[in-house]
Amino acid sequence: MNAKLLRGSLDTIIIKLLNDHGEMYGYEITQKVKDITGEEVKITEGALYPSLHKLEGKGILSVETRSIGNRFRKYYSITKEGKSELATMLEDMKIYMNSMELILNTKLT
Amino acid sequence: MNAKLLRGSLDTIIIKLLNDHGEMYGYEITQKVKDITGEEVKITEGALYPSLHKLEGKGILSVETRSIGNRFRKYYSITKEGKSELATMLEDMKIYMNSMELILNTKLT
DNA sequence: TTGCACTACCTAAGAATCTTATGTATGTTT
DNA sequence: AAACATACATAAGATTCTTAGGTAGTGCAA
Repeated sequence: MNAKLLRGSLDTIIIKLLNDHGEMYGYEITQKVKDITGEEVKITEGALYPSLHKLEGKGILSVETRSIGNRFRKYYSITKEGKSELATMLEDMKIYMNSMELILNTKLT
Repeated sequence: MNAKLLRGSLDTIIIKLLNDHGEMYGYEITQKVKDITGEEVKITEGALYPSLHKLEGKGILSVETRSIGNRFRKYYSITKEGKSELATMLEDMKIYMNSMELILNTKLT
């Protein structure tokens, strides 16, 4: 996926997935995004984990660490505050998409 | 406009406008984008001018300075190389948009 | 049984691309 | 005359990626 374009929308992707699918752990998010987009979007871990930590720090996500046999996973969920953030983010994304359509589909004026 | 989301698509916007409208100068580009998007997208000059210089440096744009009365303007045009770059950029944008639609419109799985 | 791929977490250095602030200068309107 | 618009530009700082590395458990094939 074009890294330049992804820039800025990772938070929206994370929050939307957690909103729709309930709690998820980081690695699961990377796989889900790959699945949904048919390999077009691949979230790198170097981008994902710092984002998750940031969103948790802001109170947009909450986290719960669970033991799975001998290893552990950190399950993230969207908070109430996160839900209202998501609404704003989706609105912004809609405006952005519409604007890009306008610019990229307009012919000579 | 949401600055985060714009991040990465400014070059595409510039090149697409120059492709469609022929030569334009920087300030004109900012106004055109405002017009097309109904004020939703406002390109800041701090972002625009460095981008124009970068694209010119890469040979994607060519520039011609003209005197307009007592002042000057720098008119930018897309080069042949720029045209092929644009094709790639539009393709990438299409993939990005499709992917975002998939992620943001998918419900519970 | 060893080594490779996958799962699962993490961080740090560096690159890229914005915002905000500032500067210069001319043109136009009130 | 002052304010706003046109028109160029740069610099410091913030943000958000990539790339590259690290740790460690799991499962399978040579």
